[in-house]
Amino acid sequence: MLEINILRSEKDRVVAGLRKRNFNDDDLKNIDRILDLDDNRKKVLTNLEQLKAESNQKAKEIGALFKSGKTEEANTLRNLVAASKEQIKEQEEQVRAVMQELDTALLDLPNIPHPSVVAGKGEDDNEIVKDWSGELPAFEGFEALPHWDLADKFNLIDFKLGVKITGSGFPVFRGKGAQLERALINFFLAQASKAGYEEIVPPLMVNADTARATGQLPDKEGQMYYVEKDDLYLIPTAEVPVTNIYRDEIVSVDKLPIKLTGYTPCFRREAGSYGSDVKGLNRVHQFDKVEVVQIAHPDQSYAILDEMVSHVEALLIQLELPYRILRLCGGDLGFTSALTYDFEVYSAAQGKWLEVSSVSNFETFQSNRLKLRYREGNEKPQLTHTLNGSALALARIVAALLENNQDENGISIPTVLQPYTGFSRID
RNA sequence: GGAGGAAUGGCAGAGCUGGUUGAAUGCACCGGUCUUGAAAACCGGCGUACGUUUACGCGUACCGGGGGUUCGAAUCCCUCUUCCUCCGCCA
Repeated sequence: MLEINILRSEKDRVVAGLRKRNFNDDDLKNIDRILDLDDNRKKVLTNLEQLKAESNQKAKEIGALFKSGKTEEANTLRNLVAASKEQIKEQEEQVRAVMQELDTALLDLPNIPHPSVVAGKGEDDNEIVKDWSGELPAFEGFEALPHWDLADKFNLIDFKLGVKITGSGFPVFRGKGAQLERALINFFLAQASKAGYEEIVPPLMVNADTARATGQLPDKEGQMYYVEKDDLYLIPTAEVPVTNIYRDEIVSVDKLPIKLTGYTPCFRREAGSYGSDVKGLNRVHQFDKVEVVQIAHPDQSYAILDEMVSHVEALLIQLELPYRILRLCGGDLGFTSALTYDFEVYSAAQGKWLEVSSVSNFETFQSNRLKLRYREGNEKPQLTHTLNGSALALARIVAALLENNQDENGISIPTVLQPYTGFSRID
């Protein structure tokens, strides 16, 4: 959620930013509407508070009169004050209405893109900031199989079984497939720990307050699985519960940056997506992911973003996967993000680049909702910046590993993973 | 799932027969005096948000969340949540 004072004091920047997100003139009117609502809020609030102040004052007088035994006078005054109650109630209702309208409008406004973000319609306009300069895997003398065929051939992943147990998009990993999955999780967590992140095992279900604070509600409501009976949401990413650890907290500035990591399964309804890119592991409803989260001082957050990008890059290098790094354009940038780098990995048999990581700086957008602040000395608390990134998302990494490392008779495991898998080859 | 008890500031812990209580006291924390330095002792400070003000300040709200009674509520009532104890069930 954007801070109103930014809307007010840096309106030009806000407008320019939202234009990158393809806001048209009509959409932009919302900004003026919000400012008007805020003006109105102040007006009615001042009014109400004045009424309350008067009423409080009188109440004190009545108390004093009763105490000194002047019952007659007290009762007279009491009747007088009772009359103003109606007025206060009316004003309160007005304030409530304005605040709610303001809140709703503010909740619908996405984050302002960083200056480096270019305008653009969608994913085709994303900038490749680092392309793959090496060779892409090539296969000679045999026909390379896509990962769903490899999974079948070597009994690693059973998609049909998942359909039977749950539905489409819930793959069953088994045997060496399951072990590879677990090995990757352990490898990623070990790397994150080595980089100084504290490991968290969070709840996989969250309440609405939590989902709202990181921005999934109301924006992504339809994309989350919702358990109505208990009013809980299945997490779409560990970002949600992990970042919310610090909701409503004021941390001392010397605690920053706070670095957290967590492995969780992620649940996504993926409503409305279909077509060839949902085949196999490319797009599933449940997948494993190791997430890294940082809570940072505003002055440091962009340096930290770079650090997180390097961390993810190092993982891909160690896994020997061809990758490229994209800076998302305004049209593809997530609702809550100011700047996002996406990592894509080449999955050779499909001949496709698959998104495996998204690393973002949210600046104060989340912390404003989280009420997550830091304090420097005796200064007034300030909003922190929050960042997170996938390090990494498993399903598509598995797809690429299987496809890229296949030969005629089997699949070899990258050296760095072998201590985690306990085997060097699938055949 | 049933019965009972509880939820107060960073922590501990009063208040809970309604009236200068944003809230005693202790600890923690910050500043000062003392000391060669430190500790101890002593003195002072020490919540957040919003509104208002050039500023000092002033006002409003907040004692788990929401609602109600009242001129006035941390204190009374309703409701929800969470925790503790006992019973039941259970990996």
